[in-house]
Amino acid sequence: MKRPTIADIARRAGVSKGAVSYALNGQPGVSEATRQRIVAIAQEIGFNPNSAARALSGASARAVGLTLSRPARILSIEPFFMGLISGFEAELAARSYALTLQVVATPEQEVEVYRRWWGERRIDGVIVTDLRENDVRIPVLQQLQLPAVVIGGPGDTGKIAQVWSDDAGAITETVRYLVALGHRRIARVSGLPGLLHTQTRTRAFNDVCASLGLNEALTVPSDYTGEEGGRATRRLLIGADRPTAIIYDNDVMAVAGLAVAQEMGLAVPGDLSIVAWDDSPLCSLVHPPLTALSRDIAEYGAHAARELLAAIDGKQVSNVEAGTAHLTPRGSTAPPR
Amino acid sequence: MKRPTIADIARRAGVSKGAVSYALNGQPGVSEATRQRIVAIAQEIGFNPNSAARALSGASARAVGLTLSRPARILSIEPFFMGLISGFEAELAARSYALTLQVVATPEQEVEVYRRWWGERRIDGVIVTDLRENDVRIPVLQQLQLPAVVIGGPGDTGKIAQVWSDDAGAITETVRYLVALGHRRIARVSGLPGLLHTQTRTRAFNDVCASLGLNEALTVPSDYTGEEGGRATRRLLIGADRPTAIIYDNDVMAVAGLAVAQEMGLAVPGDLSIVAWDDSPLCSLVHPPLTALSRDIAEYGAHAARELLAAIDGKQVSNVEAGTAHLTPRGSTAPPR
DNA sequence: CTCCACAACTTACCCGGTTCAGTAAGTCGT
DNA sequence: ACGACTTACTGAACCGGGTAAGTTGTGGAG
Repeated sequence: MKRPTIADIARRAGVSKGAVSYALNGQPGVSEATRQRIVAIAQEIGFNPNSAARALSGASARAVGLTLSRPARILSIEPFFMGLISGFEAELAARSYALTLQVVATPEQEVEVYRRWWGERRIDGVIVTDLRENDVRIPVLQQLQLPAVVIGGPGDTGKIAQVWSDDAGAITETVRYLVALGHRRIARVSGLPGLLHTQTRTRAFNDVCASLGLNEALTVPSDYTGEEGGRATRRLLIGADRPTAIIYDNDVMAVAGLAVAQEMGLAVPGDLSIVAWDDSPLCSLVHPPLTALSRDIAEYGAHAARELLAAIDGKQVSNVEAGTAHLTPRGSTAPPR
Repeated sequence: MKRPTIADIARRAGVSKGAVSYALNGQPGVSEATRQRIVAIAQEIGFNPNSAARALSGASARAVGLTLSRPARILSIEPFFMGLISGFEAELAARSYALTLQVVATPEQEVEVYRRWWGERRIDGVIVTDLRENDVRIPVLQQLQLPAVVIGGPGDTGKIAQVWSDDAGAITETVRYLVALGHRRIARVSGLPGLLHTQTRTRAFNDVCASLGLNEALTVPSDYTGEEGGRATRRLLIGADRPTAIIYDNDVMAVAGLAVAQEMGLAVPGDLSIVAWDDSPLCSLVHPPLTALSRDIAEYGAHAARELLAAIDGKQVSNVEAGTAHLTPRGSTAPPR
């Protein structure tokens, strides 16, 4: 089936291609009567402007890119990215931007994808997640002048816009809460230590523990997988001075930690309190339901999308804080026995 | 930064645009020496062909589309789609096709997205998930002659290729296994009853239960969410003749079911055996780990991608079975007390 | 020595929108 | 009644690749 073009509409309306273009784009240069006639014809034959032709003359691809840089086995279970995509995509769809996705294995490969996308003019901008220290992607984005928004700061990204949530504030609140319950030995199982927001959390965790006079603030680095999270938990719980509360950097590790505690015969929350960072349905699904640091990840994604669209429109934007995660107490936290 | 075009390369190499195009596409018409010189220049200045210009002349967008038709709160936790996307995308990236994603709320909206994508020439084909009876999407795809692959059959899709897994075989194996353990009262919490593969499973479940002489084969319809899955479980467990084993149509509902059983003071697997369909890391994460029907979802997605690319290349393809899920026994199944 | 075949290009047009520079007709003020 | 201005268009160039058709230049066969 031949897909209709503006030339087809022009022929049927008895006007030139240019007139059709003006009419359909709401530009001045055609009478209201002609415009309505053209719009009616376009509707009738189911016309959609060829995005390639548009991109070729207009320069905007009306698409943005997102790379996912976790191995498949984490992506499939980690609710964070899907939540992010949902919110992100809702905002894009409303302004009829398409979302292009690619799974990558390394930051180098990710950079290559950005170069190719931008060179091919497939996209108008990208969302960058998992900001690292001295991130190799930042100079490339600056060099390409590719509009971008970075999630996972705050950090040094020059003129590239950032969206982040106040992780330091959230972890401070959590530790204060656990201490108020009577906990003195609090440990933490973190996400990938190379990520900037992991470092922010670790620093804030150490600071608040020191200020509250807790002598040991142990953070065990992990990688967001349930497997590693479980292993880290086991390591924490076999010692003599085992912690009475553990904070996990994501929900998957927290659920794995819960299973390890149960398998070791420890009661949750009686012997061990558990707090999960990011409150997906997963947290309410297990028994006991997990106390979690909730934030609206979809809204976080939507926020990032809005910033990116603003950056694409050439508006100079900079660091935006998207809100603090707040503690949602459930059955997995209680005073220690 | 101005992005380089073939005209830039042509100028630097002292040849015409046409020669550059031939050289870069491996077409005959240029000498080997010239080709190498041109390729070297392209490499040096970081040339990437403008995909819009290519699509405009060549007709292929080198992109495929996927719509996600579940509400955000399910998408974020349901590991199936992310697994599918991972496998799918790996195959596409290898042939440098891009993946375009959109979240939709209804089949009607989904159809609209297909129309737009195809009309705009944004994509060369689509993957369609969640096949239903008399699916409204099928006639539209046929009318548009939009290359497509359907996941979630088998069903009547005319000339549109299908990829499905042998759900009937898998559920038959599972029921036989539970009966061999000694179970006589087996129930099932299903996914959305409108989906064709749910109906396939229900029919096969009824058939095998009848053939094994189990008088009641109760299937409670649900919607893949943990919430609903938990509610369905509670309804099943409050009766006098409560089942001793429950099969869940996805892992999220199975985990929720486990929590409900534990909350009601039932031992798993002592008082209740649980089987999950689709074996994500989630199943090994909880305590006890769940017996699951494993299948390689990423490979399933890769399979679908291969079929779609074949369909785009104009090869006539038809129903392909992508393998049967096999039972992976873990701690959640045992003989009933 | 001529003619032909072929390699190695160049030229020119195509794809389907956008946009700018005309142009013809109508309107208005004086 | 005439120039100034506006309205409603048309025609053509342009974006950046792909490609059919045309143009050289060279070597070899006859």
